[in-house]
This record gives sequence, structure tokens and C-alpha cells, in this order.
Amino acid sequence: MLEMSTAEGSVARGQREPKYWGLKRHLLDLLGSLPPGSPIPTERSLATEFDVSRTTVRQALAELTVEGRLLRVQGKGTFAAEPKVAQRLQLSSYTEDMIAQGREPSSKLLDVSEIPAEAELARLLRIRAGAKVLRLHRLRLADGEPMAMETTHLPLGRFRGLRRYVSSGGSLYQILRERFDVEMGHAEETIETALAGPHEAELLGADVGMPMLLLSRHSFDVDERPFEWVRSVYRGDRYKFVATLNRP
Amino acid sequence: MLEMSTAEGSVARGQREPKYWGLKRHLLDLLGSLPPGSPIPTERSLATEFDVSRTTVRQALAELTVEGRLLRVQGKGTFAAEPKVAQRLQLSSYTEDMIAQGREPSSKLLDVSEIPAEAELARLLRIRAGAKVLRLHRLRLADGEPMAMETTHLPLGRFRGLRRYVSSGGSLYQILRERFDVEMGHAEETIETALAGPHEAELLGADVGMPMLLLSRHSFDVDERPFEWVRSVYRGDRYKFVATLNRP
DNA sequence: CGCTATGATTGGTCTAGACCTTAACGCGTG
DNA sequence: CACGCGTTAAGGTCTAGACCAATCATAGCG
Repeated sequence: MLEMSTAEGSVARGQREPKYWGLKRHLLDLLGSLPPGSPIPTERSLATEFDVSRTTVRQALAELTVEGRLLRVQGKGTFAAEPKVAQRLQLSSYTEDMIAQGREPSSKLLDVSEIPAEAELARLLRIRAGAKVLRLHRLRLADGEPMAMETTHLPLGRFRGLRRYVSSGGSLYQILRERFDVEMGHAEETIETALAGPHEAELLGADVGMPMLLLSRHSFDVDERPFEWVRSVYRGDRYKFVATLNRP
Repeated sequence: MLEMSTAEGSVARGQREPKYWGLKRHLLDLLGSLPPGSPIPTERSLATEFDVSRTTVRQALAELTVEGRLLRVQGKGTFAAEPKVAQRLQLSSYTEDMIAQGREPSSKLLDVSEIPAEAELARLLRIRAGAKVLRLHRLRLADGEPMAMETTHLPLGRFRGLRRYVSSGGSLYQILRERFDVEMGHAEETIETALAGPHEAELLGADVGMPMLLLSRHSFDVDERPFEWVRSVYRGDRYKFVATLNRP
């Protein structure tokens, strides 16, 4: 895997190594020889074994957790995590994209609501502030596993009656294409890091404070009119994005 | 900015809110009305003011730091952070790319070495394991500010004498094009999260444990032969990647 | 004038212990 | 058999205080 350095390397530089680094190294070693899902020793027993306080153990465990190496469950224990899954940088729809990867996609529609556009959202969708937008809140799954939380905003002025079509199921892009004659043009995506809030953590089965990949998509039709603005939150410890770039 | 929820929302769900959430909210408020670089109260004074232990204050500060909202400097204090900078998903060279954004690019060559390829690297570069590769360790800067740490691997069998050209400066891609007739084909990039280790943290002026964006690039020439494998580590609290996707 | 020593202040690490929340198990009772 | 209710043990939050390490201002000395 050609790992990123974590705590090894130049020890002899005059610096004193914090105790939790050593503990982290030890656990990393342990994880190397452990299948995903295996339980690791409890916080209290690690504290005893290494003769450090539980706080120090927790510092090491916390870092390994946000690095995606550990999974902590209150009341149960701490376990070796699953390796990351690749996620294609999508311009195609989520559904098509997952199928292309041989995974079985599904969506759970969490919420549909009509809300007035705030200034920033209105600018992005090129409508006037306060105009109604349809907001879809969806949980994206692959093989039954939660992959992302997606929030889509669409201008209702242009897509009257969209709410009914959406509620009755089906691919959003297919609805837009067939019912509203939307021809997709280009899209602009940004990818950045973010931390999971309580809401995201709960939906994705992650912990508060875990690093997430925040993907924003701003889609335009062939006439350069913006027709959607999407924010998706992916678990940073389990997914990565893949893009293929071609020489112009 | 259309923020990601952090700790607000459904308070009245039977759950007790941890103290550090409230503290975090307060600091987020404060940050909203503070220009970047402004100092915020010290840990000890926050602990006194809010009547909590310093440990609790530190938990709130730690989360805000990895979210890119705060900058902590030992011996000096804690400060409001700068907002994120956009970074184009690059197929062109770093140099060209920065110029297109109106920034002044520079590179600092940290290390050049010839090393034998490990199994995984050999597979990626399609050479035999143990064959020599040139490893470049570079710090990428824009307007004098460290942006990323980049590690490039090139097969020396194909690029004999490359080391000398590189050492005497100039764009790597330009050298490959002009001296070795490499015509760039496509490239495959992946983006994932990672945490800063001591090495990355020091070079990029970040803290150990901060979320980073890890960009890997696998480049091929027009004959589909791989000619480089690159790993770049970007500060996740300050940069984001932008990609424009077009309908095929 | 310039350099060095020192102390004050800041964030960084660590302790030993307390109590809370959640999950799993077992043991009763209806 | 099903349900509920403790018990136990796990991780989550929090305290009060200690010492370390980096920074900066300042006082003093050559």
C-alpha cells in the first residue's frame, strides 16, 4: 500500500517522542496482521499493559480511528476497519456509476422539501433569492452499505411538478431528461475535506469528528444553464475518488 | 458558505449535549466575526470563563483545528485560520496549472535519489522489481506558500541521465518531453483523505494529525506506457480540488 | 550597541480517577 | 416462550492538576 509515514522515521533528532506515538506504532503493527473486523484490546487493558493512562491510549486510538484504521463502537469495543473502496468521479448518475463498478446501487430518500433559495444558492442556480427550490435529501448505498449523504437542490420554477415524479421513484437524471428535456452539459465538481457532524455521523454509521470527503457538484445543461447544485458527504476513511484525465 | 452542520440542530432529542459542543458553537460564532489571523482567547482563559477543565477546552479547539478554522502555535497562541484555496485537478504540469490560476508557482527540490523499485511500484511503472527508479521529493509552493509535498517516481531504465537534467532545474514534464520524447497520454488520479504525519506536518507547516488530501497520479504516455507515479499531500484545511467534467 | 540569560506565557503531553451512555448477557417472572 | 430488568463491561465525557516545549519580552552584561 506504500503507506504514508505515521510516526516512524527520524527519532534521533533531539525531540522526545510522545508516548502515544509508540502506542500507535504498536497498534499499527498489530493491525497489519489482523483481518478486518477483529477486535483489538480494550482501552483499559491497553492502558494497563503499556503502563500509561487511559487518556493517552485514547489519543492513539482517536488518531487511528480518523485515519480509517479502527472502528470504535460504544458498549462493544474497538475493531480493525475495512480497507477503502474506490469511488469514480461521477458525471454520470450515481446509479449508472455504481453499476459500472459492479456494485448494486440503491438510494434511500430521506426527505423532500420545497424551500426558498438563500442568496448563495440562488446565485448558483441563477434564480432570484427566495424563489422556491426542491431539496432532496438522499442516502446513497452500494451493496446495501451507506456510501454517502447527498443533498440536491433543483430550481422548481423550471421543473414544475418535479416533486411528484421524484416521490414516485426513479432516477433523477432520467426524470429530468424524459420529463423536462434537460440535456446535460458540463459539471463543475470540488472535493475537499470536512469533519462529520452528528447528523452525518449517524446516517453514515461513522463517528462525530471523522474526516469526510465533501463533494460539491454544480451541473449545467447544454445551454449553460445551471440546473442543480449538490453536496455529497462521503466517509473519508472508506472511500476515495478516482478520475481519469485526458490530454486535450 | 452553506456550512456543514457541526453541533447545532436537534438538541431536544433526549440526548445530553457534551459541554465541548457548546464551547465549539460559541467559538464558531466568534470566528464568524473575526478576520483571519486574529488571536482567540487562550486555553486557560477559556477554561476559566466557561468553567470547564482545560481538557474540555482542548477537545473543542482540536476539532476546530482539524476543521481548518483555527491555527494553533505552541508558545504563541491560537488564531483564526485563512479560508480554503481552490486547486485545479491537474493533468497539465503543476507549473502551468498555477500560472493559469494567477499564482506564482515555485518548487523546492528536497531530495533526489535512485532507489530500487518495490513490488507495488514496479507493477505500476511496469518494470521489474528491484529496477532503479528516480525518486524526487519536492515541496510545491504558490506565492511562496507551501501547498503540497510531492513524491515522484520515474523509471530510470527509460530515462537514463534524467537525474542530471533534474538537478539543473526546469520543469520535469518539459525535460521528459524535450529530452526523452515523452508524449503525455492520459493519467489516472485518486483523491482520498489522510492524516499528516510528523514529516508532512513539518514541511507544510501543519500539525500532526490534521486531515490532508492525498492525491495520487499514475501517468501514461500516448503508447499507454506508464512513465511516472506521484503522490502529493495537500493541506486539507486550506485547499480543495476542482474538476470540470464534460459529457462524453 | 549587541548578545545572552531568565522568566512569563502559550500550547503539548500525561496522570488517576470519576461518572455517563450504550450493548450484551443472563436471570427471573408472567 | 416472551418480556423486562439488572449486571457487567465497553467506549464517551470530564475534572484538577502536573510537567514539558516553544515563544517572546526584558533585564543585564560585555
